[in-house]
Amino acid sequence: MTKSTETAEERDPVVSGWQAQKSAATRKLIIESAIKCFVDLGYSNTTTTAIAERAGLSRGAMLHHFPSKIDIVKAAVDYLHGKRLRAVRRAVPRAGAGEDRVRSNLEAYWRDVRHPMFVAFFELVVAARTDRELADILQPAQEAFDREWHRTAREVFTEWQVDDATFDVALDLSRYVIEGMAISNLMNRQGGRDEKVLDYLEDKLRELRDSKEKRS
Amino acid sequence: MTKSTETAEERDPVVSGWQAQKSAATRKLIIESAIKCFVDLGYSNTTTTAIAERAGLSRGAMLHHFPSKIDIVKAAVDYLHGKRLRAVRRAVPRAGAGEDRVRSNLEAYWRDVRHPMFVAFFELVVAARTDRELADILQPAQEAFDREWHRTAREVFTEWQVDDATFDVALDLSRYVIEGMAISNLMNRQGGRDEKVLDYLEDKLRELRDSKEKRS
DNA sequence: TGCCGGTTTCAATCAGCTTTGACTTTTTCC
DNA sequence: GGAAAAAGTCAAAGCTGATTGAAACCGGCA
Repeated sequence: MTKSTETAEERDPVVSGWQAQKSAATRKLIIESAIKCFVDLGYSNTTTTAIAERAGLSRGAMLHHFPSKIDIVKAAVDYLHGKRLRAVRRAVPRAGAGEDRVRSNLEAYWRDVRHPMFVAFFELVVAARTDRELADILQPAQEAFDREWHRTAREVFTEWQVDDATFDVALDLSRYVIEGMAISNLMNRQGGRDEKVLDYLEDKLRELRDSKEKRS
Repeated sequence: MTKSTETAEERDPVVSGWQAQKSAATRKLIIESAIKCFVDLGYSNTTTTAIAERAGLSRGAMLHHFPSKIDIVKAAVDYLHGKRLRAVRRAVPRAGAGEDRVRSNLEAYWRDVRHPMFVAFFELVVAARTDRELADILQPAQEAFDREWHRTAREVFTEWQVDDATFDVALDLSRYVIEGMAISNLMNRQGGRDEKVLDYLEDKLRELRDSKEKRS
């Protein structure tokens, strides 16, 4: 446990310390407990005591790994960010080149945003609006994710021979619809109708892909 | 100040007490201060002290009008709910029957969701996810609003001679896109591209309106 | 194999701070 | 003159993080 936890934490960072391995496991346990707390209690109701309880650790034990609450939050943001990035990189190119890449990617993102991880992330984003310290932590991760998402999409959907503006509209539209839907569903259950909206969106995305003239 | 503040508060409830008028004004001031706090500090960081400060009142003075914090929250929810309902009733039918009702209503809702009022409401909704007491207060208002929104839309857009499912898709889609966009913009500034998405949405709504066969 | 010094991990307690809402006093208005 | 409104005070409760002390684990050595 030097100070190696600042930005790394990609995957499981292969600790070679034959005893620091347990330390890494404990850190991961704490981070995941914190995320559970964000989901169950909300960000601002998350206390260090609650995190420790969920991790099955004592408060002091936890504070040994993370000297203060903000350190846990930092680590959790890194952790979530890494997970989201990996999810995108994994999901987007998965489906082979074919008619159904639109559908499968739509469904992949729709699955992602209903995962508890998204709830936790959302809690962080909302809290960051009025918490500068959290915002400073979240912003870089957020921007990196947005860039990567956009870049990956552009790289992968090579069959979209449309101009940049059209492609951006397709991306933005998809994201707004799906995230708007996810957020709506976080609160009021109102199932059923969402499928119809997804189907419609899929249809319109195909239309966008095929309609315009080639670019570049 | 009987117990007249439970569900009423529609418009300014014409208090006839020749002195209780100031009391009503103070109540409104407190409620609006609370809403400002939700916007500026977030729901969970809103303390009775902060509300009192913003209202230019002392804590004790405020607690005279609202015995406890939850009472202020209740009143604020009623207040916001009333405002949103009135905004819908006012905006939707405003534009005369014509080609541009789609556009004007889209813009009206787009304006609404960027109003601080929406931010406050959003803070409440998010907090309610992990706060049963708040959820119990918010849920009835939320449901009433959804019903009214849907009902009003159906009543007003009589030129939409499409089947119910198509109409619902149009409504849901509009709402998801606009709210998703609003929420995105609450956090990361990324102006510019949104106009394109709105234009596209408008186009597709017109298409929906005109494409399908008549109903009933 | 079994023991030992030192380091890492865990547990418990405690003081400081903030928020809440009850209580008391002062001011304002009819 | 008297009641309502506003202001000030304060104890109780909860949260945070620092400190102190105990336990487990590592490597080395007889």
